[in-house]
Amino acid sequence: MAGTEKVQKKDGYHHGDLRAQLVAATRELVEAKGADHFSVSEACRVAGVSTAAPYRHFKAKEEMLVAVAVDGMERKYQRMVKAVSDKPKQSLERIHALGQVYVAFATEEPGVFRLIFGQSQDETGHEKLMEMGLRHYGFVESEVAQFLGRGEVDDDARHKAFMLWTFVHGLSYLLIDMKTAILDRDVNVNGLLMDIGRRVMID
Amino acid sequence: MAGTEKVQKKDGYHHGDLRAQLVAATRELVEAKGADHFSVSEACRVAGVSTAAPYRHFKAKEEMLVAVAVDGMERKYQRMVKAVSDKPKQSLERIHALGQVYVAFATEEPGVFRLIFGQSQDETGHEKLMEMGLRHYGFVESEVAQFLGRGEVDDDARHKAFMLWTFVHGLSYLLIDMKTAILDRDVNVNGLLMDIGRRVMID
DNA sequence: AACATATGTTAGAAGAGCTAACTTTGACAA
DNA sequence: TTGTCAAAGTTAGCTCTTCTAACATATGTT
Repeated sequence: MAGTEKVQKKDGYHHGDLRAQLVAATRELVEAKGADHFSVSEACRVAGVSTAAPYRHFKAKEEMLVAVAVDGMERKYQRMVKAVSDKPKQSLERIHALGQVYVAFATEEPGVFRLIFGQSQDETGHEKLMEMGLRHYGFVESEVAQFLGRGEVDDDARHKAFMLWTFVHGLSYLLIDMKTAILDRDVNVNGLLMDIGRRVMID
Repeated sequence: MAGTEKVQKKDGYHHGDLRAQLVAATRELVEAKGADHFSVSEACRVAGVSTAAPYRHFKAKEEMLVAVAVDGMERKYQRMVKAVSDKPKQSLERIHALGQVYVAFATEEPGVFRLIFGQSQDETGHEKLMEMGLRHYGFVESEVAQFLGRGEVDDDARHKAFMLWTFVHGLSYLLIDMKTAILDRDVNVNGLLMDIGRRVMID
């Protein structure tokens, strides 16, 4: 994945692909040092352009971060859809796979994960992010309803889906926030996911 | 609580209580605009001192934020201890009360809550924070063990305590991150806490 | 009263975000 | 082929930020 992309930097005055490369650089830097500590200047250094260049593509620093968040969310979503695709319908496996992807994404890309959910502090729009989030979650709700054998997403399905979300979200944050403290106790993430899936889905 | 404190600003050259006032100002600003967007300069303006003054009390900006986090964690801990104190031993009520305080703190002070758990990105020590966190969590573990009627904290108690933590942590984050999106569906936080408490604690 | 120490101040260096004005380049029409 | 325009770079510079160094003033001890 990373490393494969063309990092052709710059051949002439024009870049050809600056926006994409800035997003990539931003993601790498966010992952390396956290979203705070990220600076536009550094991304510019990485991409090999002047510090004014990004402003042809993004209104402000924050928009670069949102771009990374949106991209991450989309990748996460695709991964969840794919994870479910080869599992038998109405199986707990399916639900379990969703949780696995959620947590895996968080631990593999903690910086991006934090970005996706942390952007709501400033109320500045982020409509695209919100809309994607709802679509994302709607998918989970319908998976839960399907598992329960319901034709549509009813209140019970919503309730259970929300519990599951709550759980995997919390597990994700704990794993990345309390990294060292938790690694000591080596939590069995998969076992935990199974256990919770059962407790939530079966009354 | 807030508003009661003496904000005597400054009477002479020396301040008398600058450190505490800077921490208070930092907390207010973090709560108002989020930990990113917090600037030392602004805290100085609020406290009515020069921008160099904080560096007599804190090594760097981040230390001010850590101070707020430590303070918040302590308050949260005290609140949890107190919440449990008047509930009958071995009752689910006790467990429930712990979850309530956890979530209430997060929604009442989202900025501080994020700070407490978000500081682990930079590995710079924060040993005090970590140590407090462990003490904090140890308390929950022992409450769970007590509820289960165990003399000591065994693996099962640890497992259940961790599930509970995961859940309230996730719920807290969702409530503050997805504020608007979730308020629409008006989640019944207390009902949810009860439900989860039951599902986790009773096999 | 004298002095050391703690805790303030001012001035300024280094670097960030962002804008304005200028430059280069590629695309497309004449 | 050439002329013109818009897109996408650059440089210079403003303002704000963090943090340091050198200086100033209170405070408490002897």
